Amino acid sequence: MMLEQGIKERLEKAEYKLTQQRKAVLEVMQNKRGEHLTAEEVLYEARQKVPHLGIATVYRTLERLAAIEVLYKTIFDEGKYRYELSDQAEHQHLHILCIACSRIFEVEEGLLDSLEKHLEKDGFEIVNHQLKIYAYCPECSRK
Amino acid sequence: MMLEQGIKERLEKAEYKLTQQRKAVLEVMQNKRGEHLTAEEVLYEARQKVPHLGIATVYRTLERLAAIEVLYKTIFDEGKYRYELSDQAEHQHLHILCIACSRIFEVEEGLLDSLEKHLEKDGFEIVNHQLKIYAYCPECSRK
DNA sequence: ATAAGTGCAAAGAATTTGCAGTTAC
DNA sequence: GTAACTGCAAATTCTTTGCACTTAT
Repeated sequence: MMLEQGIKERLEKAEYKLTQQRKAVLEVMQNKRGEHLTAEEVLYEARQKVPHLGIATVYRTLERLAAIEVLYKTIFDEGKYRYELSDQAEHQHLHILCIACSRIFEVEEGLLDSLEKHLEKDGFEIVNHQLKIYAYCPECSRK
Repeated sequence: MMLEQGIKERLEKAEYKLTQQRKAVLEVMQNKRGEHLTAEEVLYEARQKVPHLGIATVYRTLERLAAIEVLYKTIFDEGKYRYELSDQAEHQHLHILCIACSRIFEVEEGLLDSLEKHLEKDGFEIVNHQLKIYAYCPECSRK
C-alpha cells in the first residue's frame, strides 16, 4: 500500500512529519475511500500496521488532516464524528444514510446550486453545506 | 405563559404526565420558538420557573418530546444536540448557520423536491432530511 | 540536535442510568 | 394508590490534554 502522490504533496506543504502512525491512518482512509469512519474504526484498522497506536494519536491525526482538508470531518445524528477522504471536489457533502443498514451513500453535487444562488442574492455568504438524507436504501427498502 | 392547545393535545394522546418540570421545559421551547437550544440552555431558562430542576430531567424530557415530534432534535458540527419546537410542517430541517455570530436561520422548504424525486426513482425511500449550510449571514457578511 | 509527534493515563464535555424519594392522575 | 416522574450522583461515551519519552527531518 502506498500513499497517493497528491496527498503526500499536501502534507509536505503543511510541514507535516510523515510518521508511521500518520502513514497508517492515511492508508486506512485511502483503503476505505468513500466510507465514513469513526476514530475507533480508524484505530482498529490502523493497528493492523502499528499495533501500539493510541486513540489520542488517531484523534490528533484526523483533526490535523481535516484542518488541511485531506479529510472531511462530519457528524451525523448518532452524535460522533466521522471522517472520510476528501476528494478535493470542493463540496461533496451530500449524504444518504440508510436507516436500516447504516450505510452511507454519496449524492451527486450540483443539485443545490439554485438554492444557494437564491440565498446569495439575500446576502448570505456560503462557505460550506451539508445535506443529510435519512432513507432506506434500495436494498433495505425491498425487504 | 401558557401551553399551546395543540401541544397539550399531543401530550395527552401520548399519555404524558404534565409535571411542573415538563411544563417549564415546554414553555421555554415555546418562548424560544425558532431557536435551537442545547439541554444546558433549556436547563438555565427552565430553572427560572423550577429552580431545583435537574439536567437529567431536561434530557429525558427533551428526548421524550422529540420522540412524539413535539420537538425536533438535531446536531451541528459543534457536536452537541440542539432542540427546537417542531411546527409539525413535516420537514423544516433546512438550516443556515452563521459562522460569525452562530445564529441559526431557517430556509424555506420545497427546494429539495426535485432532488428527492430523483432519488426515489433510484429506489431510496426517504424518511427525513437535513440541509445545513454554513455561511456568513447578511449582517456578518457586511462587516 | 531539536522541534514535532507519540502513548499513556487522566481530565473534560455531553449524555445516560440506577435508585430512593415524590407527584400527577 | 400506584405507575410514572424526579433529582442526585455515578456511570458511559466520545474527545481532548499534560507530560515524559521517542522520532523524523
